[in-house]
Amino acid sequence: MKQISQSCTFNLTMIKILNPHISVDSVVFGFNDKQLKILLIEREAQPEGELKGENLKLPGDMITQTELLDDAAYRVLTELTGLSNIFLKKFDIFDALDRMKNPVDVHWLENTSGLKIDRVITVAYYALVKLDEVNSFPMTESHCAKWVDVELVENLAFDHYEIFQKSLEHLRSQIKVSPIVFELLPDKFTIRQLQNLNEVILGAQLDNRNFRKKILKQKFIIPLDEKEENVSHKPATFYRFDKEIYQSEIQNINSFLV
Amino acid sequence: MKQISQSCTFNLTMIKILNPHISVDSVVFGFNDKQLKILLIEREAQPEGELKGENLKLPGDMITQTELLDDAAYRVLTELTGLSNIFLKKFDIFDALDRMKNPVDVHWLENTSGLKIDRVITVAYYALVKLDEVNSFPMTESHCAKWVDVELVENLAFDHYEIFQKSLEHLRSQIKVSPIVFELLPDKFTIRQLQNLNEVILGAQLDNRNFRKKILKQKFIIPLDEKEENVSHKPATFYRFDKEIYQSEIQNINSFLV
DNA sequence: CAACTTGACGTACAAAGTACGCTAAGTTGG
DNA sequence: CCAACTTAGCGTACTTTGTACGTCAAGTTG
Repeated sequence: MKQISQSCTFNLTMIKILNPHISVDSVVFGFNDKQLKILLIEREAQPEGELKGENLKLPGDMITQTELLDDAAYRVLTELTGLSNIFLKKFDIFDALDRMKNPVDVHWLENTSGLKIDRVITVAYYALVKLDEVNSFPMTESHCAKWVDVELVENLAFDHYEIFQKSLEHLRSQIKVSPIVFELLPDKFTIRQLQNLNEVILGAQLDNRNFRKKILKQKFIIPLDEKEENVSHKPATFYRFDKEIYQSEIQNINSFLV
Repeated sequence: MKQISQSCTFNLTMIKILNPHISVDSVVFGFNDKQLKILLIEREAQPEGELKGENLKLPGDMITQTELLDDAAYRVLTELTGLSNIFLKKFDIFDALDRMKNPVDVHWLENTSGLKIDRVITVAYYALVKLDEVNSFPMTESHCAKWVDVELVENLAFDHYEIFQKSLEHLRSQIKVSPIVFELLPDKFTIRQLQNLNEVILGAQLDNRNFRKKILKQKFIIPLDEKEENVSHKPATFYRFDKEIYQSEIQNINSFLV
């Protein structure tokens, strides 16, 4: 009995101890019919005239001693967006010795964490969220979070701009082999939306007629009995993505879409 | 002056301090005309009758406080094989809380490192080496290293079997999009060798006549004026892989070979 | 020298990708 | 109410790529 309650107390204490050597940072992508955006945190307690980019950072945190990396990244995002079931995947590690060379960054981090910061290695994640599910994220504003068009992102805090660029590269290569684009679209979407999303991720134009053909021959993209309304052109049919059918069709597929 | 020498001393001391929270482990692949093999370390100071697999581990080490992950992985491999210019790439991180649950493993690690081991997160690398360049690795034997056919690997120390399996999956998906197979072949190779290598990595048979066609239309695979000798069949032409031509042809390529 | 093995080339057909024309169905502005 | 405009949606013709498989060539081995 005594032993059990001791180890229990021990664990409860451990849970709150931060591991000051390892952090997680996430690039959260969202898509809005036309633009691809990422979620950035505006640091508080900064002098006014500061460069805008350097005052923005990716959402992230230190992990605790008994926490899995995936869980830590998930925890940060849930706090921030109120969402569960987020698509979230690690894609790289950033360990440069000078990744915290900016004294402003180090000072900010020591203040918010209450720890003496030495070297921190960060595990980078990318997340994909459906913007329509979260018209206004409940917690987002109290965390000073903003959605920023990827075209306009520049010069973030720490090495976060480099992490962002790598995440975009990763996203670009992943959409060719995996159906992750559907994580960014509403459950009901039109082929035009799917095309716009592919175009904005790849930074290239696609022929609508051939794209359409490519999409419609996939059995896992299923037409619904519903059409657009109040659009100033011929209304498009809505489709949905069927994960199960995709899984069973997957064997023969080498490269996915585009 | 005084300041400079102080910080210098400080740095020199730092260089040798291990970071006991982060390690690197590498799955080193080699290819031998027929078999795909990996390099495993046989732990010493183990009782005789121990299960064979549990006495084998991947080459790896803790990183030091001022060392990059890539450099640490490279250091381990250079010590072990005497090679420089090794193809080496991180592919995943392993952070399970119980990845060192086996008391034998923890005890061995504490003995060899001289540190009290708590939680260690490991960054996993895969390396590709040309076996012909290293007929006998100078240092290999003193480190108790062995080449083991991937078909025969089972049940390694720590979570190394899981790391090995993940590395194989990763290798399988990478050969479809990147020309890394040539890192495993001698500089001069035959089409049959290239086919055998693809077959053993993918675990599938390929039609030699169609494979040949696919290969020969790639401009970056260049025939040499040299043929096999002393083989008991029609001697095959040697080819080489031209990295520069590959780089310039790459734009149009979506999926690579097979 | 016949049997065997692998290299090397070729052919015929199927499947997938690409360029582009055309009609359909809605809105908007005069 | 109609012409202009926009995007949806279907089709056609041609090119490229993939797949299955036949056949001869050039060596070694018994």
